[in-house]
Amino acid sequence: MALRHAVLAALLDGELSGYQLAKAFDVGVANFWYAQPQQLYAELNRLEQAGLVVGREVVQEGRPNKRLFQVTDTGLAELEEFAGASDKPAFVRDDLLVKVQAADHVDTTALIARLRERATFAQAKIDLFGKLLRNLRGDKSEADFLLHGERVGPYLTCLRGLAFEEGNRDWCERTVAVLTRRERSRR
Amino acid sequence: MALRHAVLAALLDGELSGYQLAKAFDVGVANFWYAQPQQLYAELNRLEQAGLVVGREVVQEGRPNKRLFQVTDTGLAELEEFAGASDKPAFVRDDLLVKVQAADHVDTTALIARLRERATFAQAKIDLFGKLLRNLRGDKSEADFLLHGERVGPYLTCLRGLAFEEGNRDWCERTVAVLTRRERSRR
DNA sequence: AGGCCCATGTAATCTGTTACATGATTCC
DNA sequence: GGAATCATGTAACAGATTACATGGGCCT
Repeated sequence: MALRHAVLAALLDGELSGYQLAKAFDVGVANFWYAQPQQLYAELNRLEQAGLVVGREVVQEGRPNKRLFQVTDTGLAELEEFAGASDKPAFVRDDLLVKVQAADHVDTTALIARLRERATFAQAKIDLFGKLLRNLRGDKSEADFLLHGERVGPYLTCLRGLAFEEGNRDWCERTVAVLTRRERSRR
Repeated sequence: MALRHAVLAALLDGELSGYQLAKAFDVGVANFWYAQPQQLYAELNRLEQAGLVVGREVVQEGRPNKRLFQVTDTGLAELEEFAGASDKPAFVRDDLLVKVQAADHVDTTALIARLRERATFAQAKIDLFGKLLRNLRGDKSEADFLLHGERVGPYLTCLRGLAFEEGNRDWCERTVAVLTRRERSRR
């Protein structure tokens, strides 16, 4: 039941449609949670039935109608309670790490290619997060924004996302370096 | 079907029982994957039926018998194929990030407590990973081990785990600092 | 006496993924 | 003419979590 709260948290910034939410959760910018469109449409309906969000239909011309959702007071209370509850630590589940774990028993050329791909992907996310952060803080300096900005939650999660992807990139590059050097010295 | 490969990768270091595997996957040291005991027992049976591992019963006195599992050649081939396949990037799903995302709309004292807990937990893992790395490299220096050690896979994944937890700790501490400073300036 | 460690599971449920469905509009 | 964007879902399946079950040995 954590997607529930992720959706509520995402809707705090203003009304969003399922489609808009899906973009935020899916395409790269999932800086605090990841979910697929289908999950979100389903979850939004469940949330509405539970009275934690309200949706209003917006009739459009030239494109399908949409429903914009907003968090209710009940929804906010739910989030409040959630924030106080203790959380189980988030565990790692990453294909690439499994592959590296097996690196000594497996052909490394393909693995190195995967690591390079991941490093590139991580760099793309780093760039994206950088832009996002600049947008969020506007003309303020980071220190100033963190003290006086009116909405720092998304900024802070974005900072974590940035550091995470920097960690990924650096580790991938280092791992590639280690594996190639070993390849060379084995011949 | 990725747990399958995680189990195979974990068994590369030698025969393990379901129970031992479960400890490795569960208690903190899951440096490349996380899974619960029940999943592992089920997966081991599936792997055995598929011929990717073989189990042998070890009769014990004074405690229940156990079954030790080993990767077969077929299992190794499966891992080889897996290593070459492209992987979807691992996405973030973390309760704590959701809570921080909502930080501006929620009571922060409870949230700060959660962040402190997480920082402590991360530090414990950092210490653990540090010890693990020292054990793995023995008397060699890190650079030397990475070039000439005979099994670097687990070392490399452990390095990622270490960096990840350092990132967690630092971010938690910084976030606590930001939120407390804001609390103070609001009064 | 109570609780933890060893050791392995079953069953019910919840969550997440994959495949499929629809249909107009705008961009290349 | 074909692809991408907007917009919302259903259905089947795979994967993960939670609760429950068993039972002797060992430590305090």
